[in-house]
Amino acid sequence: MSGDHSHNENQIDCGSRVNDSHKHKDKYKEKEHKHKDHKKDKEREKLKHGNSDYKDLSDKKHKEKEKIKHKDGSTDKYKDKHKEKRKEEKTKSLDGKVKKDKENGFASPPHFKPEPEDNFYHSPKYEKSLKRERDDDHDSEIKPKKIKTENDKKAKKRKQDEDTKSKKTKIKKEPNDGKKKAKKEPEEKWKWWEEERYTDGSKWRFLEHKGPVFAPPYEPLPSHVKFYYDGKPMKLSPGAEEVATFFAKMLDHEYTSKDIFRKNFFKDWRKEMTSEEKSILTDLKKCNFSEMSEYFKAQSEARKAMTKEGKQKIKEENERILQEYGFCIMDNHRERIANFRIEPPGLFRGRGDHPKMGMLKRRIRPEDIIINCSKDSKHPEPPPGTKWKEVRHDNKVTWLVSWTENIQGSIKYIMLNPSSRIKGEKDWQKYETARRLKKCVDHIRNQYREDWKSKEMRIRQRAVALYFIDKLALRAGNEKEEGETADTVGCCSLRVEHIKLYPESEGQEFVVEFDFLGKDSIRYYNKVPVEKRVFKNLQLFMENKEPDDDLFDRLNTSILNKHLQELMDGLTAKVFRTYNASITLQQQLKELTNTEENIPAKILSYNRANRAVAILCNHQRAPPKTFEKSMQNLQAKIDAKRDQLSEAKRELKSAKADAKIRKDEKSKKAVETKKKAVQRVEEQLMKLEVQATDREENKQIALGTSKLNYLDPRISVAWCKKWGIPVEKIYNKTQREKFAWAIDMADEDFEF
DNA sequence: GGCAGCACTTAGCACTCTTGTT
DNA sequence: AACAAGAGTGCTAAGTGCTGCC
Repeated sequence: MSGDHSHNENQIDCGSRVNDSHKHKDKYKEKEHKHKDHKKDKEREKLKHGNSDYKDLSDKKHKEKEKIKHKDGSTDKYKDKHKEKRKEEKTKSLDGKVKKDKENGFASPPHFKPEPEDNFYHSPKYEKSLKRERDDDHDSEIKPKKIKTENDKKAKKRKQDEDTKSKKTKIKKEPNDGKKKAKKEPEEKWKWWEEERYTDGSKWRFLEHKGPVFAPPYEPLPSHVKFYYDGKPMKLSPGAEEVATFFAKMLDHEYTSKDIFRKNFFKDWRKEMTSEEKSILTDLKKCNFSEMSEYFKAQSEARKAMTKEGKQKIKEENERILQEYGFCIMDNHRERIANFRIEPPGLFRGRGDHPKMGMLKRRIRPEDIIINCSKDSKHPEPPPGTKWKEVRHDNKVTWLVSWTENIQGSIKYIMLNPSSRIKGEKDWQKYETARRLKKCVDHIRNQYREDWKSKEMRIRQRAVALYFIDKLALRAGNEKEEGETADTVGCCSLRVEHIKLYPESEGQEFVVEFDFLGKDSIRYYNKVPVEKRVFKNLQLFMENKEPDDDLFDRLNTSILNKHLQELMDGLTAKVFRTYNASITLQQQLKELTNTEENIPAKILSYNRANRAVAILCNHQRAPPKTFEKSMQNLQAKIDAKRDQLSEAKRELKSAKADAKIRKDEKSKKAVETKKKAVQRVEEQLMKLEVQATDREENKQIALGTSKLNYLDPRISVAWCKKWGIPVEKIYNKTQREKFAWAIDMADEDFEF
């Protein structure tokens, strides 16, 4: 595979986040082949070292900065003050507070406010209703509120439709505005994006559904499948047996060997035992679940070996359940529900080093369930002999069903599919917010650079954190309850132990090395040069702190977001991720797409652009278990193809020689044929190599997450339209459903 | 302002289905 | 037809951010 990376530099170097050191690049090129495992990190480094959007600026400013050096020194005062106070006021203190806290970006939507000082308080309700406004008019500069008139018309239209129609009956579509085709097909797609949204904070007017599908009841084991304690068979009570089967089913999984898992499991298991069982079963080590485990393995084998008819039957049954429970009616439309099945009981599998792993996840009963639907709908029936916990009619929320889960005590919901109006609108809105950020991001960047020099510690911390969020696409980093979850962090919750500072490293100045576990306990490792002032600030923040102290002890996400809100209406930390992801895709596509190339090559370029984003956002995956093998197979194919190619070339050569001597039509023709054959084989080889490259580069990188959550689909749709690439090559069926709005509305000149 | 509760988005992994190959 | 690999889907954990209360 080595040698196939000719596109690599292409991919990264011409990206939006240009590396500033050529030496560095070359170094990586070498390394890349040697240490494939670290490739992802390397690529990320290459990609991220600079952000061209403001890189130049920063370099220029660098010199200026020298002049203001003394100001850095001035912060020492703060540091000292800070030092004394740190311990007691950790995190929360706000020196010089009041000043700005009441600020809001309310009056100036898509732009930032310079430094407002007013104490105006705006009603959250009002704000909310503003946010409901559609704001897809990216082309108009800084336009406060939407054109009311037309919206009102449309809103009225919607209302009328609802009034005239009797609640649920018309599932299909609203005959709106008369500009849509008359309805013929029952399954005509509803273009919700051509309608107006609710502006009053409500999410729907009418909602009817059939409630959740419960997990199948426990089926006791056949009597021949035995559980052994201390070598002796023992019949368990149904309750204890069920929990035992959960453990048995996970026996091959490595975490049944983990101490915490076993401890938590055993503790919860004992709660389900009869008092007699409790007294006997005192040591998990003496429990033998292997017969149970074998039994379940055999069952799953049997399921696989089922006849076609049997499988068909199950499929049909699933389809029936889907049709009955998988849809709801929301405001005249039949919409797909995302997760209509209640989570079955089992053992909790947290990610990473989770303190609660192995705990029993309780079975959910109708009595745990809250139903949400409209008053005038046909309410779902609880299973015979049971009751719902509650039936409510709250149209300010989008969920249909909820229950409280017993591990963290958090609420779980049944909600609609991403293809639904309610999810789609929100998604669209998210990208519009990101596009508004695009308009003011330069200002925000300038501002946080200024803030690096602030006299106030909290402002400096805020500014450095924001720089990380912007440059490295870090997550906000909310505080978490200690001991309740795995120890992971985001930007605001970074601790001193998570970064290392190198005044100089590998020929670069002011390098920061990040190494921490982020969401889902995925490791974030990155070594990146930062601007001098950032570096100095970090040194300051770290002074006199223990490794497990907060790096930004005067910052949290709510402070940060409050500040962002002042800079732009609707701006929060996560918008930067969306913005940077989407803008990177757009730039990468511009850079990488080669007009000359054929469709597969263009798609490779797309994947590369997508990958650049995934690297930026640190979207990882475990390398597929079969990775090495499948790579070998592919390599074998490539080798075979190479042989075939040299053979074809040889034939061509001899044909040419032949033609030179004979000079007749026939031999000329033979040359042509051979030429074509060579070409064909070359193409095939190219294709295989491309495939190998693509796959290798993708080893530990997950593209799906960014595609689904961070990349404005209109960018991809526009790209497809521009280059005549079928959108199916980029989005599969589900994705096309989710992004139907984008596919319908984006033309080839769409600009994020 | 600090916290808890709530609603909603984002995330990776395991399993299943589909497709292409032998 | 059997099989393997890859694509697609379902599942549910783990984030973000807002609100309302004290």
